[in-house]
Amino acid sequence: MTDNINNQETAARPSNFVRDIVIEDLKTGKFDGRVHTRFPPEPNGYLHIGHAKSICLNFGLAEEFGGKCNLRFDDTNPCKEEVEYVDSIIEDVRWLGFDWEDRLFYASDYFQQLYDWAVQLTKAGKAYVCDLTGDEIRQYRGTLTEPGKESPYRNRSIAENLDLFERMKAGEFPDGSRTLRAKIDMASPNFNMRDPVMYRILHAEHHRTGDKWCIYPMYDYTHGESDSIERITHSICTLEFEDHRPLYDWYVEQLGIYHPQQIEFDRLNLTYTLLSKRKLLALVQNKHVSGWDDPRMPTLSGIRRRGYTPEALRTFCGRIGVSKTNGTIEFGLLEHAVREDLNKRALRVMAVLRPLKVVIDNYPEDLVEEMDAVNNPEDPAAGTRKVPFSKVLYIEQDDFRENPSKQYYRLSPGREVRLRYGYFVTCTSVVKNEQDEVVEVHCTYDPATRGGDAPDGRKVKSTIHWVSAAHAIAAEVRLYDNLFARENPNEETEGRDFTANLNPNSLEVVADAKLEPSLSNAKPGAGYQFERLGYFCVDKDSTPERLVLNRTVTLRDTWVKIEKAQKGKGAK
RNA sequence: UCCCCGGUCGUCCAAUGGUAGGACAGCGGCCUUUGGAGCCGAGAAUCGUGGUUCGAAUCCAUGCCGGGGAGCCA
Repeated sequence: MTDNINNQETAARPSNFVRDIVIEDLKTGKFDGRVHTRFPPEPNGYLHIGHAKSICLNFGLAEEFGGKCNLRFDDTNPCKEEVEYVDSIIEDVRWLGFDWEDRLFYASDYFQQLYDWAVQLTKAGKAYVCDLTGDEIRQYRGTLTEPGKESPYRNRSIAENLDLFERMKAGEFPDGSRTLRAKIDMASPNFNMRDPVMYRILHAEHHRTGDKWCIYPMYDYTHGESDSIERITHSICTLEFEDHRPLYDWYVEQLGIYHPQQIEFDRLNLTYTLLSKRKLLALVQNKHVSGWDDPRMPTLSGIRRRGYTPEALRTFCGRIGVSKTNGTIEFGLLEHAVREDLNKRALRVMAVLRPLKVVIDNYPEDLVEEMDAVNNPEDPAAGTRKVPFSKVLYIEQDDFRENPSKQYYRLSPGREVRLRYGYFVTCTSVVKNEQDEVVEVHCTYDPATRGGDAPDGRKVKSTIHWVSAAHAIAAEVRLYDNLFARENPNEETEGRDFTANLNPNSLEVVADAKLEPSLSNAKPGAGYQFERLGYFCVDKDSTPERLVLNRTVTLRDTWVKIEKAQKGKGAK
C-alpha cells in the first residue's frame, strides 16, 4: 500500500484535502491500509452533474489507491423512492465509466440489522419510544438560542420501550403516532443531538421491501451503520452533513461497531444551472422541459443526450477540485472540457444550418465531383472521405454579407473565398426577393483551385463550408442555450420562484438544415463536428426518414466577439 | 441571537512556516484549407487589524463577510 502512496500516478494527481486525509490514513495504518468508499444516492430522482463530482471523487479515490467503491442506495424513505430512479442511477454511474463489481447494496438490505441494533440501544437505555406529535417534538426541541425540553416520555422503563417499539413494528399504531428516539442531550447546541428520531411509523409500500415494514429508519440512524456494515473507510458526503457527524459518530460508538470516518466536501454549483433534485423534478413535472433527459437538463441523462462524453465529465470533475469553500464553477469550464475531448475524437463533417443557395455559373451543369475531405485533422488515422460537389450548393447565410464590415472576410460581392475541400469562388451577383433579402448568390469558380489549393499561391482570407444542394440530407437540428437566463437561477426576482429565471430562448429548432450525404446512416448517440459550427450528436428522436441532431456545444467563436465589439462601438 | 464550516487572481483549485503557482475566462501576438485546433506573451489574488517568528496565505487573537443548521427528508 505504501507503493500506492508513492507511485508516480499518485504524485501527478491534483491534491485535495480528502485525498490528503486518505494518504495520511494510509501512512498511519488507520484502516489497515484499506481504502473503501461508497456512492450513496437516494433513488428519488435522476443523477445530475453534481453527483458526478461525488462519483468521481469516491470511485476515483478507490481507483487511485487500489481500493473499492460501493454503489449503495439510501432507500429509507419509501414515499419518495422509485425503481425508475434506481435503474437510471445504475445506468448513469456505469455510463460515467465506473464499476462497483458485485458491491451493489441497498440500505433496505440492512433493515433487520438496523432494527436489532435499535433494540440493543433501547435495552441499554439509549433509546426510547416517544408519543409526542411532530409539532410537539418541534416545540420541545427548543430554538437556536434556547435549549430544548425533555420529552415527558423520555424516562419510560426499558421494558415499556421494548414493548412499544415491537408493537410499532407490528403495525399496531398509525403513522406519526410514535417515534423511537435516541436519548442524547436536549440542551446540545447541535440540534441533531437533541434526541433525534431514529424510527418513524410509515405504512407505505417500499419499492424493495414491499409492505414488510411499517417503521422506517431515519437517514442519520442508517447511514453510519450501513457504512460500518460495508466496512467503509472514508464516508464522503457534502457540507450540509457537517453538523450530523457528531450523531454519525455517536451511533457507531454506542453500538460499539466498526467506525468509518465521515468527511464533508462542498457540493458543485454551476453558473446558469440548477442542481437541486426538487427543482429539477418541478421542471419535469411542470413541463418546462421534455423530461429528465431533456438535453438542457444538468442531469447525467440530459447531458449524455446533449452529446457530452463521460471522459469530458471526468476531466471536468478532476479539474474543479474538491474543497470546503462554497464556490460556483463557471459553465464555460464544462464547455471547455467537452470541446477539448470532442476536438480530439469527433469526425468532421459539413452541414449548413441556415441555407443560402449558391450557383456557380461557370461550373458544368451536370458535373458531380467527389472531393477528398479530412475526417479529423487531429487524428490522421480517422482517414478521409468523399464529398460531392456540384453547380448548386448551399452555404451558411452568415457566410455571405452584401455590405461587409472591414473585419468581415467571408463571401461578399466581388470577393473570392475558398469552399473547403472545393474550389476558390468569387461572388459575381445576387438575387433578391421582394423584401430586398438576398436569396441566391452567383459565383464563378477557378478550376485550377480544385481541392482548395491555388497553384499560383494566391491567398484568400476565408474558407467556408458548403453542401451540394442535390445531395444534401435534410435534418432537424436543435440548438440549445442555457436553461436559465440568470447566472444564479436561485436568485429571486420580485418574489417569484426560480422558474421566472428560465431562459425563454433555451431551445431553438432549425427545421431544415442541410447535411452532407455521409451522414445518411448516422446512428443515435453518434457525435460529429459540423465544421465551423460546433459539435452535434444524433438524437434518439431520429427516425430512418428524418435525422434529428442536438448541438452539444458551439466551437469557440472569435468572430462573434469581434462582431459584438463592433456593435458595441456602433451603439456608442 | 446560539452552534458548525469557510474566506488566495474575474472564476475554481494549489502552495501543508521558506520565490504565491495552475486551469478556465479575458487581453495581445504567431500560425492556419474550420475566424476551429495549436503555439507564444502580458495582465490579474492571500478579507481587515493586531500578535508569534529571522521569515506568515499558512500559527494565535479579534473584527468583518459568506454558507449551513430548529424534517417523523436525504
